[in-house]
Amino acid sequence: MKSKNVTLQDVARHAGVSRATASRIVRGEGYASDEARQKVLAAMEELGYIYDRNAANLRSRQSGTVGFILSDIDNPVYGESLVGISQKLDEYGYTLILGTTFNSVAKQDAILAKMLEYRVDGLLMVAVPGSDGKMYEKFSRRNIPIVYLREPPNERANYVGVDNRYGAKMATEHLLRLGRRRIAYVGGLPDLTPWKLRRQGYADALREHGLEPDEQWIVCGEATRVGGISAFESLVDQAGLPDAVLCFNDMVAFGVLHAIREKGLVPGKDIAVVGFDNVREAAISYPRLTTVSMSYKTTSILAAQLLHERIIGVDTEPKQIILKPELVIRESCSAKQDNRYS
Amino acid sequence: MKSKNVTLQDVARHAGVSRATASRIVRGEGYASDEARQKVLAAMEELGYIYDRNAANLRSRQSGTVGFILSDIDNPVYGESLVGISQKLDEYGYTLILGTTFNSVAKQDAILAKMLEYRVDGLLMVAVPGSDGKMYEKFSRRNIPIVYLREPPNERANYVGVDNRYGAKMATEHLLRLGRRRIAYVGGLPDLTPWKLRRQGYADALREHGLEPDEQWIVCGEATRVGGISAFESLVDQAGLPDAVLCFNDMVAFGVLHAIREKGLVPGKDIAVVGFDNVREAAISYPRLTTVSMSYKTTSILAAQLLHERIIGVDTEPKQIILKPELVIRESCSAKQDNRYS
DNA sequence: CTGAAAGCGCTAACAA
DNA sequence: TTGTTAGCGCTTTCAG
Repeated sequence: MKSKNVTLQDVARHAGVSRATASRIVRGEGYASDEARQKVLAAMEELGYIYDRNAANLRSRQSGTVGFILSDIDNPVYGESLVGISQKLDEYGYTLILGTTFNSVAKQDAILAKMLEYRVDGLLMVAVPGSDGKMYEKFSRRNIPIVYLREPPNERANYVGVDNRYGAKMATEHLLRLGRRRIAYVGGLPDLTPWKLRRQGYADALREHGLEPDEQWIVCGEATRVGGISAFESLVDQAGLPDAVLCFNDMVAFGVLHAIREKGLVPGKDIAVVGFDNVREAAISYPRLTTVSMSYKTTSILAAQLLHERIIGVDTEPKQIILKPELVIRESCSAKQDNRYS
Repeated sequence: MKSKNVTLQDVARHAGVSRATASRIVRGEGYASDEARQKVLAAMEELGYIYDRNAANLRSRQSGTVGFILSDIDNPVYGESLVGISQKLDEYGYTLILGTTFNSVAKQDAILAKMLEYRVDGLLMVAVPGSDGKMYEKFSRRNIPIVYLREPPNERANYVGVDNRYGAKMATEHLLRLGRRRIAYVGGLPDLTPWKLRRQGYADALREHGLEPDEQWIVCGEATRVGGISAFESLVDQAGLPDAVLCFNDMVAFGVLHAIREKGLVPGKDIAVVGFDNVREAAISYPRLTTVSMSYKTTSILAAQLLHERIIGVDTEPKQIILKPELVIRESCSAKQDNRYS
């Protein structure tokens, strides 16, 4: 004894108006007399009417949805992005459809296909590197804007990110200012664009201080805590003890902090450590981590704004927004003591 | 010069079959000869056909979507839940629509309404307390199952959670076993069900060891780091120094750790501290935090499974799944030294 | 195994 | 300001 679904037709009939009128009132668009509005609203309430977006979307050829595709929800950084995006999108009235690629290109393609099927109005994405770009093309062919939150797959793309080179330079300068000279760059895989950019910033700072970057002081590895530990160990093996370490990111930095302690040294004092990302843990680690702060919440809000603009068609030129990061100074870096290392 | 949208009709015509046949093939359901399948698949490819879910959903009266509503995406705990849910839902073939209430009942109601409009097949939610329940009723009236990830609003609800009482009891027992006797319960607001349950577990353990829980040793406060700091301070003011603290959650524990250090004491040694949740930071804090681990990823996976079962109608009886948490032992609790406190 | 016909519930034109 | 008429693109009968 299932009651039949209440449609706009029913509401209209109940209110004594036409479907078109009821439709306008439901959406709050177009003209309608106060009288009609009252009656329709009352009828909706009385019948327990629920608007059907599928039908509306089908007819109006727009969905009011935005897809957000991320590669790895496990990284706290993306959780942060989600906050900003969720908030901003809600403000604009979009509904968020989420997809996680778990860093697989195949899965990403499947999700992109699904987003297309749902006729999303736009897409926000942390793209997995290595896609052949065919799916992206399908979006551009249909004029569905995409805003990337990680290195975009091609030049003509909307992108919101952070100035990695500048951030690394700033961090390195901080280390130099503290009197550190044997500065290593540790962790991260060298084929990632951010790795390269940070490396450049690192080199820039050294050169400006008359130091020549030395390959010996650069050790790559997984951008994780354990990656940081082993990278630091091979660094020490191959080049001896540094007096400062610029880490690819905070996770690596936590590993380095640990590895330094293992060697019986005091992180922050004997060896200064700086991270990248300012994840939540950075404020709680011991010592609390000095790090380059990117505010993923800010970037994601800007990304949502940019996407909205492209969706409503304010402008169609690809736009890149590159934010300047800040250095958050905490206890993992102190001035060099003129002790046995001097 | 915009090319017209390619519809299933076009594909069918191109393949020389009827729409119905093309439809069956596209969905991979029902009978179809290999020959027809080949032709349709080829036509789809050639014309660049994209399935329209809005149209399909409208007609078939099902959406293939699941809504996930959370209160506060900023809490790392929910990020973790998202991982599990995203993964599991993807496995079942659902699409995830996300909504964030930012702890506002009004916003939650708005999101619930939207989910209804999208005709979600089911809902996973971290409910904001204080809703009047009208919206929930609309779901049950339409047989749209809801699985709660936090205390459900009523008894007859699907719920996946953790045994808070057991967890707190276990943690307290650990403290007792280490020789601690002046054990405080700190942080969290007493109107939350988890707070009450944990408090019960705390009392259970004390009683079993012949100790009577003393109200003096119970101090409430915001479940945050700063909340932890001030709660600890008022505890010391009102009852003197404890030799152990059971914290409402990890965030509170980090604050307590800090406050202990401020007093010139050594957390873990002078005062043992145990948290609740096992957030990521707990593995990195100093000292690393002993804590009750809930694996929100596991609960969320179970929640997704349960929801799927209710959607496909395996069973309709409300089901509660209460998981036993584990105690993760790290450095923030050590055996009581028989020193000046003895 | 396939096709014809009839809508799903809504909105967009247009005319009134 | 309102109503009429035609679909949006798909799936679902049900008959072949």
